[in-house]
Amino acid sequence: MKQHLSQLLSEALQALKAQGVLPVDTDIAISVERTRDRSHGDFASNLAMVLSKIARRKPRELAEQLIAALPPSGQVRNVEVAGPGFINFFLTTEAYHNAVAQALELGQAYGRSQIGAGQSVQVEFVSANPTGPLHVGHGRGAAYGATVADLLDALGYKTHREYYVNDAGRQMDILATSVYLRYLDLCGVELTFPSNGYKGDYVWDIGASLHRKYGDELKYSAAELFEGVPADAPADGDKEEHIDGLIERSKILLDATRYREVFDLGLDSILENIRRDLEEFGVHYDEWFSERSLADTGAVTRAIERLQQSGYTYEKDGALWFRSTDFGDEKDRVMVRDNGQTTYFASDIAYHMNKMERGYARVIDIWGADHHGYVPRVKAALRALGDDADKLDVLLVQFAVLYRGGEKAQMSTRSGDFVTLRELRQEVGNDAARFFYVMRKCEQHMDFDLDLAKSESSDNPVYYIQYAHARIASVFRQMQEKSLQWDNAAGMENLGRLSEAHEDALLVSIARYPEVVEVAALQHEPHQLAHFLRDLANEFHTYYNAHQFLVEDAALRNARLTLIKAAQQVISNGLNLLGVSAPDSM
RNA sequence: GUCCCGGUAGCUCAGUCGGAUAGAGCAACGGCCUUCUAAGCCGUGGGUCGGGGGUUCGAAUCCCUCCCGGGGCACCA
Repeated sequence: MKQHLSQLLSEALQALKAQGVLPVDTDIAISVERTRDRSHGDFASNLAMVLSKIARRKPRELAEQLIAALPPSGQVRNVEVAGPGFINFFLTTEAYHNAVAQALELGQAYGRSQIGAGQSVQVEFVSANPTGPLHVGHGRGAAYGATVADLLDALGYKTHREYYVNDAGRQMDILATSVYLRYLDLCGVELTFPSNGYKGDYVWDIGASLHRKYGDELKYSAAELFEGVPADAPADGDKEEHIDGLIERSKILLDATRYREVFDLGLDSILENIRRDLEEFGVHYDEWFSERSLADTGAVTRAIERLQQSGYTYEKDGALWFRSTDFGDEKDRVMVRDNGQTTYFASDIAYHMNKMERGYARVIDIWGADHHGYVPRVKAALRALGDDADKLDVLLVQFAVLYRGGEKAQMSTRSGDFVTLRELRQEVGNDAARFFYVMRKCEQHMDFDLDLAKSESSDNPVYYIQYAHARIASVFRQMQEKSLQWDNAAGMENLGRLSEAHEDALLVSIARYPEVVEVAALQHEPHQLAHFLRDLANEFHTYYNAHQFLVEDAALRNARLTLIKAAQQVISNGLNLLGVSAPDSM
């Protein structure tokens, strides 16, 4: 509709140019927006105000001329000038009835479109280190990323959902060593667990699996293990040096092959856990991309070489640096350390180079807000490689803080003291969790109120919306009990009978739904859809309380049932896009 | 110190990339259940849009500056 109206305005513009009212070279983007206030019509354009300076005419006068030049349209009932020079469009009732017909004919497809025209978009999200179960902070990235991908999918983009698995690096070595130490404990070896190790119960579980598989085969004494290892922090030592020492000793005692088996057991167990968790949360991936594979396939080396050829690198203090400051970064970054090991950043350059090579039209990275300092250097690397860094959108998700009874819940993977995503899902349910996570703009800090998410009352927006859907289903059940019929064709015929303000509001919302999906998708803002659904549910509940649907008058009854059926379809489709179920009864 | 994100009703948040009298939900107060689920609805009160400058027909929105909260500034991942 927006497009249709701006097309009309565009033709009017051409006409005024031909008349000499406007310079022929006038080039302007025509903006048509939904009005906030129904008394201002359905859509409004500020075109006349924007052009008034160029045309050297008063906005209202110019608006009159534009209106006079508008070609006729079957969708538009009236056009008027208002306020300082707005052009307000009033749509015909047929335009709205058409939306109802669309909702019912298209069903689940209503709101979907082909705006994306099959362009490929990669969405990478969550990508939490596989060093422990997902916690509630990851949950927000999961819900947000999945919804952004689903929204883009609804617009006809070809989406590729990806999880970057950090299966290399020091954190994973710490995990492997933590698992090994728990295993030794199960073998009866007495030892003090390092302060910097992973202490969660899941590490014991993996240690137990290891023990089941190998028995005492990997057993070494505490003396052998701690030989030459620097003291831990509580004993006046350094916890980092201590854990690094333990990693080294573990590698030596176990040898490369067996160490790798311990390492992989930890990795696979946790990854499997994460995978299942996300799957149950309705978050599906097309690909789990291994960081280790980048080194194995030589992609990291190739990325570094390409950067060296580009001339944006130099050596200093025995390390190889990337001159990211040439592209606006705060400081230059190391790619290869003085000990010869590549940095995480080097892997990330290779990973993004790989994404670009795969030829996506757009690449979206969804990161925790604590990684925002990382954006400039990744974009810098892409520019240095000669790639189009503007293809990459990095969306930053702020942390979610859980509240229970006003009390803040602490979380830290290392200490093992945290609320996992699974615990959250079990406590409040998938629906509430998915909805609450996307209720707020992603860059907004979020207070996640567990008590509210659990409450089965109108305070809880999820229940409120689902209840609207269930209530409509209930009306149709009642209809059958009363041996009444719903004739959709007759309903469509009689939509003209719907003259109540409540009905008008629902008609507008039904028609607006595809626009909401479009904006929410293109701006990566699922919260807009969440708010829309809340408003739509409110409009329905209000209507429900004010009027009977199952009335004697068959024509009116059919019209009302057709209307609420369309509303139900919209609620169902919207909830579905958010990963929330739409139950028929509650 | 510097950079990023926030600061809108008592609370939690919207505000459609400059538009028409700043909105919603909770909370508070007052009403509505022999009627399709009261898991609902109706009504009332509540605001210097953090402060101060500026840009223009017009600013919560853009620019400058200051204040407050959170985060980032590794040869960690």
